[in-house]
Amino acid sequence: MTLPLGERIRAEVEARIVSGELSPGERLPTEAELMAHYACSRMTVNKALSALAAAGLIERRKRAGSFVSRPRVHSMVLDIPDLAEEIAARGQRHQYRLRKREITEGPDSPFGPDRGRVLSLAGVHYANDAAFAVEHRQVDLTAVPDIEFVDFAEQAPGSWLLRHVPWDEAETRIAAEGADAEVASWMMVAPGTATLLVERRTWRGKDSITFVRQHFRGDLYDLVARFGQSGARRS
Amino acid sequence: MTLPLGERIRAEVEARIVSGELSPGERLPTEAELMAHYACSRMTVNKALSALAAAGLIERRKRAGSFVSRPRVHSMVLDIPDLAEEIAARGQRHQYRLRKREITEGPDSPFGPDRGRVLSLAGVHYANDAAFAVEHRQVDLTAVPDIEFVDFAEQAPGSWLLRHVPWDEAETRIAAEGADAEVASWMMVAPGTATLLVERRTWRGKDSITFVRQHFRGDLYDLVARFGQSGARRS
DNA sequence: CGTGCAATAATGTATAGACATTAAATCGAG
DNA sequence: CTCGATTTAATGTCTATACATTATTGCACG
Repeated sequence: MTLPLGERIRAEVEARIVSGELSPGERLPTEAELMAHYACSRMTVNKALSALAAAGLIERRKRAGSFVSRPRVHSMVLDIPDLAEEIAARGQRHQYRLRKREITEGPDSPFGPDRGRVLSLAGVHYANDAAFAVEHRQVDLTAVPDIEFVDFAEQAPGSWLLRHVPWDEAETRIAAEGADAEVASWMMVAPGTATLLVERRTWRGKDSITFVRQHFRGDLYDLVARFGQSGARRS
Repeated sequence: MTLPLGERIRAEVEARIVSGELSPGERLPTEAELMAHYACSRMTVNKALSALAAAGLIERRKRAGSFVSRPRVHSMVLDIPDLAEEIAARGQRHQYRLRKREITEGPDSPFGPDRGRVLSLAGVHYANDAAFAVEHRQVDLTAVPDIEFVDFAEQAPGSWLLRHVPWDEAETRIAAEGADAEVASWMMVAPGTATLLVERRTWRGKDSITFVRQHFRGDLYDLVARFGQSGARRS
């Protein structure tokens, strides 16, 4: 029950911030003051405050002190898991069907000029036989040569990539878009139906690995993001 | 240039993980080994590994060692800033116009039975005179009594809340939805046009403070989420 | 052949001190 | 009064050490 002193310091300062007792911009006690207050060594205080700083709750400036962070941006953690796993986790049966496969070559590659050959895949994701997402993906074959010989008739390329290619950095764009003719026919909805569009670009070092556009049926799929204080809460 | 030793250890181990040299589930060197390798004290190694653990890249088990984290969830940081600020940051003029205001009372409050009076607001956000978002918001007057007397004819309630009410926890749902009659007429688009729907519920302690539904014009607005390694990178 | 207890190897937390770094504050010369 | 140099108060990093905690391993005993 008695949680470690460092954790306690961190939690108490955090509580004073989120309760509004310390408002944004306000200066909080120096390490020396906290050290006296808790009767502990400076390292302990420092670790607690450093953790709060890493979590973005406070900012620390030498010679000046520590301050409650200013703008309180709504910064949330968005989980975008593997579709196959997510559907399975809901107790539904996931299926992927490939609809198009093409390899292009040339200077007008989406991954930059002269990046070489590019694999383009288009397919549909099903949950219990209902089409709920259409996926267009392009993969840089220079960065991921292995993928050329993988059979995607059944397995989704996202699942394969997630397991075989480590990545560095990713950027996701989320928007709403009316279904175009192709998407509408593959998802069996009327053209113009609202879809949730998720576009993601993934890098490994400087190389862009894959670019994917996923159109989700608006009435069957949504994303949930949470913000519970300082993000990292694992046992 | 010479970054601190602890940072260097952290960065090098991290690099070995994202490069795939250490794959998920694999065990990495013990603190004692790293300590010998870098010729430094254990605290330094410990701090580096603890940071990686806090970032979710590794898991640490006593007696067993440290292991590269398993599932590699696509976990991204999504910034949902204040609309007024965001529009201003793009160099456009932001305006909010209130369209409905109502105070309800009774046991069927959206914030739970017998939470008391609820303020309902509906309005439209404009960027350079173009309507790009419709917002329906409900605020628990028991939790935020001050808001009853604020004039929202021009100022957006979200901006006011962000500045006056600290919050604890929030949950955001993102989906796509066709515009209904009211939304369509307020945004001056055809009914059924794809809109990006952002619903957010905000808590302070156990009290739910506000619930907001924002419909964005799909062609005018999107959200961007980033993932750059371990989240916390602020100077 | 288990089954429980003890040894052990790893991480978790904390201490007291040292020196480095940096930016605010102060002081001095012009 | 202003600018520049100096002081100084705060955080940043690191060390060496100590003890606590815990899950695994292996051994002894029923």
